[in-house]
Amino acid sequence: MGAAMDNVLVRRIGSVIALDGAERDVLARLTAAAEAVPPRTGLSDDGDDGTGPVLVLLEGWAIRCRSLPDGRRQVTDLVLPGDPVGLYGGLAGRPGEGLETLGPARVARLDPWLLPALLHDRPRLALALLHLEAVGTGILAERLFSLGRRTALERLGHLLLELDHRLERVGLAEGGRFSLPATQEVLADLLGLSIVHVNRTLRQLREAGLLETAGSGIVLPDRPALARRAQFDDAYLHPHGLSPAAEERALERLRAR
Amino acid sequence: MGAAMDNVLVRRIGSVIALDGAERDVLARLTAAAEAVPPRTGLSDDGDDGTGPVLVLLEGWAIRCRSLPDGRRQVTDLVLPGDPVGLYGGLAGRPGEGLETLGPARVARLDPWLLPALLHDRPRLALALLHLEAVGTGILAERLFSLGRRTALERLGHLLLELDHRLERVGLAEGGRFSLPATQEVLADLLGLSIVHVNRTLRQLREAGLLETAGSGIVLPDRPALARRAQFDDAYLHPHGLSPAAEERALERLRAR
DNA sequence: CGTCGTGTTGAACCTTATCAAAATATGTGG
DNA sequence: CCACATATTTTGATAAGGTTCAACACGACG
Repeated sequence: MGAAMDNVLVRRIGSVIALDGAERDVLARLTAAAEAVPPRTGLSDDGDDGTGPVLVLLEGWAIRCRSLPDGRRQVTDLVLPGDPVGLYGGLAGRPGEGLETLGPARVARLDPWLLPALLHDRPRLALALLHLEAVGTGILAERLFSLGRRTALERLGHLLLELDHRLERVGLAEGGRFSLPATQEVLADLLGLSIVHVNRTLRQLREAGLLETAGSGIVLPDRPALARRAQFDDAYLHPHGLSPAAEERALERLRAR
Repeated sequence: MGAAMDNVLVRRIGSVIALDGAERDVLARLTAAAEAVPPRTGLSDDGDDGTGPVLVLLEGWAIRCRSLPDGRRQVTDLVLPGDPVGLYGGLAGRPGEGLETLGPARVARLDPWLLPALLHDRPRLALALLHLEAVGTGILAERLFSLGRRTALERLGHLLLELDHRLERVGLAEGGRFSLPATQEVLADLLGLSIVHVNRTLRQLREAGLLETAGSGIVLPDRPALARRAQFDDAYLHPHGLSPAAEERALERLRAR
C-alpha cells in the first residue's frame, strides 16, 4: 500500500474519487512496467499497429504540439506527472500532433483498449478516467480563452496558477512553490507569444512582486493577488460532476444491465 | 428507413462508421423526442439533478462560450447540426461554460448515462461517439493553434474551410456553399479578434476573390487557393483511428469479457 | 576555451484593438 | 404597411500590445 500511495496515477485519480485498496492495486499494476524516456524525445509516432499509444506520464513533463511547415509551432497541452495521454489514442490519434518529453521522463504504456475493458471490470475507475479526460478538455478550452481574450500578463499568470493547482493535486507543489522544467520558448509556444515577450512579461510579474524565479524553481508569493491580476478562477479545474450521488447512480445503471 | 436517413445524427455517425439498420433505428429513436429551442437561448444551466444535459443538436447552430466579468467573451466551440454536446456532461459539466443557440434550433435531450449503457448494448455506436468526442478535441486544439499562431486572415479562412468540411459531412454544404447563421461578433469571439477586424478581414478575403457573401450565404469559390492562403490541412477532421480492423479488435475485446 | 542553448534587453515596426460615426438590415408596435 | 427602435455591418483615424531584428550575457558542456 505504501507503494501504491507513491504512485502518481493513484494520487491523480485519488484526487477525483476515493479509491479502495483493490482499485489502487489495479492502477499500481497498470503502471508497474514503466520505461525511462530521454529528454526531448517524441512519443507519438510509435504506435504498434497504427492504433497509437496510450500512456501515463509517471515522472517528468511532456508537451503536445503541432507545427506548421514555416516553423510556427503551437503547444496545445502540457502533460504533467499522473496525466494519462491519448485515452482514446486508438480511436483518434490526432495526426500532426506530436508528444515530446521536456526533460527526462518515466512513462507507462497501456493497452489502447483499456477503457472499454475497465468500464466492464472497474467502472468506477473508467468513470474517473472519463472525468480526467473531460477536465483536460476544460483546460484546453480555458487556454483558448487565454489566447483569444487575455493579455500576455494575464496569460502567463493564469498558466502559473493553473500549474500550481495541477501540481499540488499530485503532491508536486506546495505553498505556491514548484519546479517548472520548461524553457521560455515552450511557454511562448504554449501561450501564443514571442519568446522575447514572455521574457519581458516574466520580468513584469517579478517587479510586481507576484513571482520569484530561481532557475527552474517557481515561487508565487501572493497567489490571491496574482489570481486577481490574471482573472484566474480555479472552477474549471474542479468540475462538480462526479458527486458521490451521481457516481452511485451511474454505477447502478451499469450493474442493472 | 427513409426517416432514419434524414436524421442528422445518423448522417454524422454514419460518416464515421458504416451503420446497419438496427443501429440507425437506435439513433433515430434516441433523437425522436426533439424539442424546439428559440434563438439565443441558453441550454446549459438546466440540468435536472445537477448532472447537466446531454444534447444532440438536430437543427440550427449553437455556441459554447465563457465570459469574464469585464465583458470579454470567448466562444470555445461551434456546435453544428448532428453534433452531440456534453457527452460526459454528467461527469464534468464544465462550469462557467454556457451553451447558447444562435438561431432557432431543434434539440434532443439524452440520458446523461447513455455512454456506459451504449458501450454494453451497442459498442460500435459507443466507440463512434467516443471517436466524435476525440475529433471535437482535435478541432479545439486546431483552434488553439489558430489563436496562438495564425494571422487574422488565416484564422478566418481556416474557420470557413473547417465549417465547409463539417457541414458537407452532414449534407449542409455542397461545392463550397453553405449558410453561416452567425454574426460577425460571434466570429470575433470565436477567433479572438475584434468585430471591426473581422469585418475588415472578410472584406480582404472578398477582394482576394476567395470569398463571396450574400446575407448568411457563404461561397468559397476557390477552396484550394484559400486552403493554401490559410495553411489549412483537413487531416485533423478525419483522424485515421477508427479503421475497420481496429474497430473489430476493440469489439472482440469487449465481447471476450 | 569556444560553442551552443537559453535568458535578457533595446529600438523600430506592424498587426490588431479601440474609439467614433455613418449606413444598412432587422424587428416591433401601432 | 409604415415609423420607429435596435442590431448589425461598414469605414476612418488613432493608439496600444506585441513582434521582429539585433546584440550581448551567462552557464553547460565537449
